[in-house]
Amino acid sequence: MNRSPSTPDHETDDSHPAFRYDAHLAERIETDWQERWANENTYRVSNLPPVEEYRDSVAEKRQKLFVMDMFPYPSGAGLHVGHPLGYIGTDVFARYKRMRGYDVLHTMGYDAFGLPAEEHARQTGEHPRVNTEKNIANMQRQLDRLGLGHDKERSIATTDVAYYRWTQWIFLQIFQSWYDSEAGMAKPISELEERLSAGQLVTKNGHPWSGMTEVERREELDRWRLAYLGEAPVNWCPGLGTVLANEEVTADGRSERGNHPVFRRPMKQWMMRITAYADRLLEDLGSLDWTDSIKTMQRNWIGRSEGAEIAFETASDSVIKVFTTRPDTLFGTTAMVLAPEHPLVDELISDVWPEDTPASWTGGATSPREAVEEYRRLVSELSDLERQENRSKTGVYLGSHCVVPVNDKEIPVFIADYVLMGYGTGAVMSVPGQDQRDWDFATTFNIEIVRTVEPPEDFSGEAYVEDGPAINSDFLNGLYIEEAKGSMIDWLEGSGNGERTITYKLRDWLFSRQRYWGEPFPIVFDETGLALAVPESELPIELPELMDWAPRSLDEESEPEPPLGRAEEWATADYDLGEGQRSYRRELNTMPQWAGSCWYYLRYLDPTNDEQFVDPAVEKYWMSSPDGGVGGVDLYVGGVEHAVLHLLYARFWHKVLFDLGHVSGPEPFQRLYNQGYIQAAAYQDDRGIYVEAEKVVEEDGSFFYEGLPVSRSFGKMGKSLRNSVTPDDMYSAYGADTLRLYEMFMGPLDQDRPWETKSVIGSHRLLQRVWRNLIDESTGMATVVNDQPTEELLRLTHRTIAAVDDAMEGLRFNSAIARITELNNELTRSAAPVPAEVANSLILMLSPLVPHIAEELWQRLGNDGSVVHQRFPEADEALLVDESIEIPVQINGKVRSRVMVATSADPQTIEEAVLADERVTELLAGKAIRKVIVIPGKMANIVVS
RNA sequence: GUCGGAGUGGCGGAAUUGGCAGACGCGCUAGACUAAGGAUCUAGUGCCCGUUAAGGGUGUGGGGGUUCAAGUCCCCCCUCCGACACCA
Repeated sequence: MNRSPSTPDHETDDSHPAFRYDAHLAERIETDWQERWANENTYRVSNLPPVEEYRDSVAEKRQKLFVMDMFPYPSGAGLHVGHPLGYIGTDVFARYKRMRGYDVLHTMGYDAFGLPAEEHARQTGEHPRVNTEKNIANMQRQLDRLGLGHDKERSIATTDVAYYRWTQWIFLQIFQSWYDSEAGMAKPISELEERLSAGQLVTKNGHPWSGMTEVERREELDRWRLAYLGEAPVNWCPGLGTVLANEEVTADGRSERGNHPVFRRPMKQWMMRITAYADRLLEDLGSLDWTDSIKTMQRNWIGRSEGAEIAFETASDSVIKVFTTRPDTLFGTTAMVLAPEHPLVDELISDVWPEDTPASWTGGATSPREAVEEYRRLVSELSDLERQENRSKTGVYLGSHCVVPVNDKEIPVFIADYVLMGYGTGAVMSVPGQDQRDWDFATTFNIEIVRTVEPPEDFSGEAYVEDGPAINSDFLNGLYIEEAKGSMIDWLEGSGNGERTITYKLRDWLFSRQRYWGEPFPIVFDETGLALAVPESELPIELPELMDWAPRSLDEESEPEPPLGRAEEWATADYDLGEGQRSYRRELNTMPQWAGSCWYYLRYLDPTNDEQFVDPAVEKYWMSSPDGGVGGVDLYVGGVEHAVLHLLYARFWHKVLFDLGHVSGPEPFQRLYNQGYIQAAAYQDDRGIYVEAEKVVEEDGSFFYEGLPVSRSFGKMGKSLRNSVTPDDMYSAYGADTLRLYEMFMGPLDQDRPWETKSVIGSHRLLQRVWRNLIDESTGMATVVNDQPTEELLRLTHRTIAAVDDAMEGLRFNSAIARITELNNELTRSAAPVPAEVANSLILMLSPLVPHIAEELWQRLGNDGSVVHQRFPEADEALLVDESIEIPVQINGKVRSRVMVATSADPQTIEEAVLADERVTELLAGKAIRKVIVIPGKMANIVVS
């Protein structure tokens, strides 16, 4: 079916020409071309680029360009018009660049593992795979209708066995590696083993390698791995016999489904040692073309702070280690505050309250132990929200002291919930004079405050955190913060009381999920309970097909068990791991959804390779920067919500793969662009209930629904706000090209913008006018002529080309469309048949934005081939400058007149022309000219007194 | 609270490096075509003064500054959106 529509199938009459570009015609054009593109593989991109194929007669080196969207989760709810904004943007850009001669790779995939499909399965009994594939098909259909120029043969879903086989393979690479911090890179675990056995490295548990048993050696290696097992709490719900995600647990600690009690229980879970890469993740941000805001978010998330770790001696044998960024304030330390769950607390509790213990320190308890227990109970009952809202400081005294190393001062030890176990060492040296939180704590408990930095005289605040000379600090007195820190650290290191340290907020990545619908780990356990890698040759480990979704009740004492534990046959497996065929227990957790999205860009490059996750030569071609940059995807477009986790995890995996020699560069995404969101008006009646937005009418600035007033707000499109507009609505009202054009015209791609259905007509009108300017609406025949365009029209065309080219390059599609509209308005105004040269340029400029109508026009005008592979028109520099130009003449900065001057005129000539202007001389009468400023080609300004 | 981003007509938004503010579109007004118009076409449209006009004033969140010239640069403040949220 390569034929374009020749007879419209809807009713025709005199007032509605047969070939008017309306929704019906648009739909026919669009579906016909979509079919033709599919049949002709118009968007296929081959891996060894056929250099000659698209190359111009002009010898030009073709450059690769890898354009990518953050792939979606295939939800069952279907798309609304907000979803495809970024996809249209990348499509336009990719098409434009292809027409500029680039070898463009653009495709799309699905991030298809995840909770909703599993939940759906639980409710309906339908297997997650069935449901997922159905959703993918539906979403694909909706996206296809948009005419996106993806190479569909490269599409992947993370749930494809052929894909997750390699996700498992990458996991094994990480599992089989350790971070050599001296070399600053990951290395194979075999190398670690050699170095440990050669005594070149000290073991983590302190015992010599040579004296270790086989099991001890395995344990030692496990301590170094980049993927390792650690204990972390999970939400165990015995009533449902499963572990729940945080969002499945209600605020009062019960399961959302069934309202069963949920218990926080520790469980062995996989962790990824992303913290080893903290510094590289931080440093390499500098080489990326990302917005500052995203870089800042990543920096904050990594949260590197430099300072010192200081040891405080206690009454018991143990020392309390604290991390501080302000070692210079050590002389001002007047209390020690530990996190309630700090491991030393129990050891430091004294049996009775010391004499003269203030009542406010005891929490009203008769003994420190009782006080601690009561306080811990209180804290554990507080929800996160309450902790955030209630910022007043609480805590209790342990009844014991510790010693400030630098001045041997005895200070009381407290526990308080403002100290977090998860950061630093979970202990804080309280310096109220220089830290507001400590100040608040000190005033609550009446603890001594010693200032160690002199505040300015007019300082009226509480804690003083700015710079200033040290006071009350012995050998530091007079030094400003930076120097004081240095001196104190020198003293600490010299005296053995502490050392320079760097701490990060970033934690290791909890990589286990207690779900069914995720990638199984390629890991088994033997009788030692230690993990063993499944050999690469045994991959993939497929999910068991048969699943029992019915909840089964267990008692509170039972061990937490992920859903895969129910696949009893699957849970054990026979492998030959070097000791002959034996039976092993499988890892029952699955990987998080992030896993599949950590490397999908690499699989796009070589999606059917079953020998390797990606062919190195192919990877190098698409991922390395020809101009010596860090390389990676050339343009990655997606929402800010992935600013931290996805982008950090993907960078981490990429760096590991880079260290191990599997990819050619250190970073996955060279340029990141955050698209904005489409918002839509939502309306609430006087009860606060959302009403169907589509039925709301506006009158004199107020809004009414069925005659009753409603209030307007803006929010995300969706069912809950009852304000969704679907692409299908737009297809039937205007066609896909109009929708594409409107979405690109609404504003710059990176900005949030409100959807306005009533405005879509404007974009439709543009296409209609373009069509009418080139096609006879009653016959469907082209009306263009082979005449030479007038000088004026030719110049306008070339100015438009230059402007559109520039705007497209900068992703400013709204501006590009505005310029195209101006050109088309001129064609409309002149009402003369359009010269073919101008018509073709117009069509080619439009084609990235509205490919279907562009193809149709291209063909109707008698051109050969698809617009997809044409070259973008080039502006003739000579036609961009007019011979003469009208410049504004300002007097004291206000435009008072205009004069025509030659474009090439020098300032002197312009000044003369300006001063000779009739209106200027009139206005200057009786005034003294102080200065004349001439900006050639721009304007002139006469300064008078 | 800290960090990041943004405030331009009734609305969405233009305005490379300081150089004609409001391109382009929606809406609105008037008109044309029409049996009809929620289709299409033409013209106008920041606000104020000016009967039309000519012209003038004013105008990019507020205040100050630099400059011949500021939406754009600097300082202070206000508002909105987003992220983090007791990170020692």
